[in-house]
Amino acid sequence: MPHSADPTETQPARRPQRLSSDARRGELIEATLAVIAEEGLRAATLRKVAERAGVSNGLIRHHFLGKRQMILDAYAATVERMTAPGLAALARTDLTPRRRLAAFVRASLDPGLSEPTLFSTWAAFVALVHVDADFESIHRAGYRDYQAQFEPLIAAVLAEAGRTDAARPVADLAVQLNALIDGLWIESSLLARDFPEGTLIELALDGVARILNIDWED
Amino acid sequence: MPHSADPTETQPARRPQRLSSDARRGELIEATLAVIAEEGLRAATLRKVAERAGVSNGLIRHHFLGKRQMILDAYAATVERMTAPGLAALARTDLTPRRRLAAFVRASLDPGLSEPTLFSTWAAFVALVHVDADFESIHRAGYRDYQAQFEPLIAAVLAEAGRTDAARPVADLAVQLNALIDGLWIESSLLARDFPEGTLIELALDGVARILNIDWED
DNA sequence: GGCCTAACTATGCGGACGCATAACAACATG
DNA sequence: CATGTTGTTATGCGTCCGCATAGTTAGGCC
Repeated sequence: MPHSADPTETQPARRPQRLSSDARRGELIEATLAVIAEEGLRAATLRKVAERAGVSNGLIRHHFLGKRQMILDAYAATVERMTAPGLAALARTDLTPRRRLAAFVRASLDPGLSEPTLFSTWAAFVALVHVDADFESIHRAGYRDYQAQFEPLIAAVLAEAGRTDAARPVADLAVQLNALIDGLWIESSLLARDFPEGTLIELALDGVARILNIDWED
Repeated sequence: MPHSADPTETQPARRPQRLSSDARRGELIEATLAVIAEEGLRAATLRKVAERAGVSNGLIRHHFLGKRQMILDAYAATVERMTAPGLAALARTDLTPRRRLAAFVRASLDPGLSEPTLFSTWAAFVALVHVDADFESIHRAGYRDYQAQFEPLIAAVLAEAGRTDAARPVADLAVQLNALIDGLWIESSLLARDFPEGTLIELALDGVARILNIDWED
């Protein structure tokens, strides 16, 4: 491409774009997650994240206490991103318990949550849960209300089905169901098996029904 | 403690201990995994791993091509450590298929595999599976034969139970069972729920039986 | 419209990193 | 007992890291 001397092309965005602190923090967290997903947590340096976000590296210290705090915020954002769909389904009191459970399963295995990038960042973070107390508290906080809302739903589903047999505590059933759903999420994200669209959710719904000994149909 | 001028105490192991290359490599890999579990993959530097192993930092380059190769070897060792018990159970052709499956479940959730340190290292490594091609090939190689031996076992279990109904492909059942087992492993390792001894395996055996619609008893 | 707050750039410093290299020491071999 | 091989230590070099700091510019407010 000869003589493309257009200064607006060779030097785009000459002037720094001013954003609100919240907006800039969001963009920096997004850049952080992108770098971690593509090159690993090790590569998420201030310089690289700043370059990815299109800003100077010094700006990070202006919006965060430091690199560590930015990483922690990125982890919190990841937890929120992963749990929000499930929690939204659990909160849908307009549905019968059984339909709410099905909605929860579908939301938890939504294709949007099966992106390999999300898995990579998740794995990098949870590797530090037993290493760093701050990561642990973010982890615990993220899954605490999750379980608090999930177990009552299971109890409601069993009650709806007239299954009052307490052969197994509801807590145990919740553990099994969570394990199945989480395990399927990992298999689809990590092993990258070529599951046809919807197959993953089908397997989850089927497994949940078998463990609870219920039917999805009326 | 006054005047403890014993030179053998203040300067223990003055002389370097010579080991075979294999033995030294093993100790270095062990030190690498320990550092990763305690302080994260980021902290696994040549100097720190060497100090942990009680050797000089330069020795690592003598036994490995470099730090990267040592980390890769440590990952391979982790995969082997995680899959060996399950593979051993799968190979026990002296048992009936059903008992072999039960042995596989028990081996996969053995308390020795539920140590938090093992989970931390696993998570740190798999975070790089989608980032680094070498990590990916170790991952794929580790789980390839795993699945190749698992699916036939499921088919044999169904045949043994006289269940010839092919409502679901064996491959799908294998995915569900693997997801349940892996998910339970993660719940026990990550959430650190206080599962009483044996409870985890009970939940797994129960879930597997429900998904396959079989009984463990005769 | 002057001004002050805050978003932003630019640069340098001390430290830790991976790696190369040179010297040393133990062991096997003849 | 000389000698080559190799496990091992010690040290320095160049690079990149997080962070501090000084300087610059945009925008809200009375």
